[in-house]
Amino acid sequence: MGIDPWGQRFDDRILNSVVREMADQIRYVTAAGKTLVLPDLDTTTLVDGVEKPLVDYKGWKAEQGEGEETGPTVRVAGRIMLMRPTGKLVFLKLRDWSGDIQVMIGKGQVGDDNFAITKLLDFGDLVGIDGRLGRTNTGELTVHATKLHFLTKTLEPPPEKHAGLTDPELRQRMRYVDLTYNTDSLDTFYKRTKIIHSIRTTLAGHGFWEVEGPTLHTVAGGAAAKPFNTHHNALDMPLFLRIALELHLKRLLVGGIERVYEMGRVYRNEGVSPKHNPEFTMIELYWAYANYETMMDLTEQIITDGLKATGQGYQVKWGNLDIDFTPPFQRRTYDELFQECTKIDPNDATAIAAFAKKIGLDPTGKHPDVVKSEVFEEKVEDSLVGPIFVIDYPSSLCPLTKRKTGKPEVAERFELFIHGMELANAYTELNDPLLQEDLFKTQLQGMEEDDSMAKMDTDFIRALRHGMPPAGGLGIGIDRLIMLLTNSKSIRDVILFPLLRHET
RNA sequence: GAGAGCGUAGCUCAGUCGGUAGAGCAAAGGACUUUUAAUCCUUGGGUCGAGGGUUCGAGUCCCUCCGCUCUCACCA
Repeated sequence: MGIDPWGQRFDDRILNSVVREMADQIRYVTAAGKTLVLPDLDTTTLVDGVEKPLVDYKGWKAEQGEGEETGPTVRVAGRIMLMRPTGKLVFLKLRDWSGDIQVMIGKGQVGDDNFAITKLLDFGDLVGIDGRLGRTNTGELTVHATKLHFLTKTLEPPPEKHAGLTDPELRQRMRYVDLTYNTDSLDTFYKRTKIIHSIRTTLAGHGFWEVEGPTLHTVAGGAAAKPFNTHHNALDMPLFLRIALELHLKRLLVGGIERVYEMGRVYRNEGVSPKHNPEFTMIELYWAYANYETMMDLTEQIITDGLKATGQGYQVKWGNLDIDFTPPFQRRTYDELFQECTKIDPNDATAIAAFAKKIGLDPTGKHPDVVKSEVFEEKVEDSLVGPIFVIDYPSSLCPLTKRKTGKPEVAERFELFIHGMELANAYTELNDPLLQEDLFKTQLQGMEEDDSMAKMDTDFIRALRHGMPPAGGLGIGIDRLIMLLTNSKSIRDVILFPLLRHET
């Protein structure tokens, strides 16, 4: 017996348990000393490419009757998902990324030498099949093999063939197995690429440029979050992994790239939860001479285009919740919602502080807007079913946002909420360098530096001093958007390789 | 960070009142030319998460630790 401690995938038929990778071929040696040299398959037809032309073969099926094998010649390649050997006849269920198809291998049909290959087959192996399309006695579409090509051996045993791999940790740790054996998982990630492609198409339609900013920052600005620290040896320089894309994209606005975006990874050294992964994908986009109203329209377009790209209508299921994405989404001001949910005058700081105490928050030494914000998060956010744009935030909470004309205490900012989850955040961008510098300097009382977006970035201020056009800016949490559009309950279900502890 | 649940064969899971470690799938040998999670016969496979304790005896009871999942709290 072989050396594999788990599945005994090897036996003496594969001499010395050797699976040798050669330049562009893999060689297996049989017990009879026969060497099977396995060339790469030049072309293959995808399984759905075999199924689709069936429309044209309706007549063919009717005329031929069951058990006939004179359909079109096809070549397919894929992984063995099921295998049912019945003596001199072997049925395989073969899977490629487009679907599953049955293969029938008859000893008489492929010849003794070729049939010997079936003795080497295991679940999970990759094989290529030449054959004719036909139907079995039970009417199942089947490739009746005329030739087998043994392409790749799998050395690890597959998961249980009916239940599959269900342990959430193992599914994330061995995503390659999850993708192979859980078709829902493959489908979710296929939808992810479609949504991301759709976003790029939508923005290209508005003339946006896609750019790449630095991920190593000297100042981790643009958001309120704890950064990962790192260090550049040659320059002996401390660096942070970026927590947002904002400040470099705005520099590009100054430079005259008037519609610009980056979709990329940001890193936040914070907790892990079904809605949080330490690295996640964000898109931030900036549109010169636009404002936050423009950004609301664009947000709706990005989402509805994403729905279309995944073949969905406006009504979407998310777990046992329903989401109605029919645009336009509700637009309500921060103060309106505050008053509605708390029955307190949003301008009465004393009453708000008293209410904060009543619900167990400590307003001591905090700026009134911070207290108001804490009450808002506690009492309002969770009740937002949405999709709803919450607009016009207290400006002291928004150091990067333009103030409303004639109403400096209100910032032109919105956040998009769906079932209590924050999905997007957008501003009419602050382009006043003097005010920006001032806001970077003054930390809000009661806020730790990591909790504040206000971090001095002198080069960014210098950029603003060169003149940034008025602009609308938008950030969307891509992973969360994908959760909503793929009915995934955890961010880990839409990130291929979420952060995991060391394997023990 | 707090609470609840879980951890047994490669995978999916049973394991009663504390009394010899179980099943299905997978693997190995055999039979079978129309199977559908094929079927039938045979065989091998275990640090019961780790450590300690109680007991004549612990997968089972107790303690500590590790890991995972869910819920709640916080960053998006």
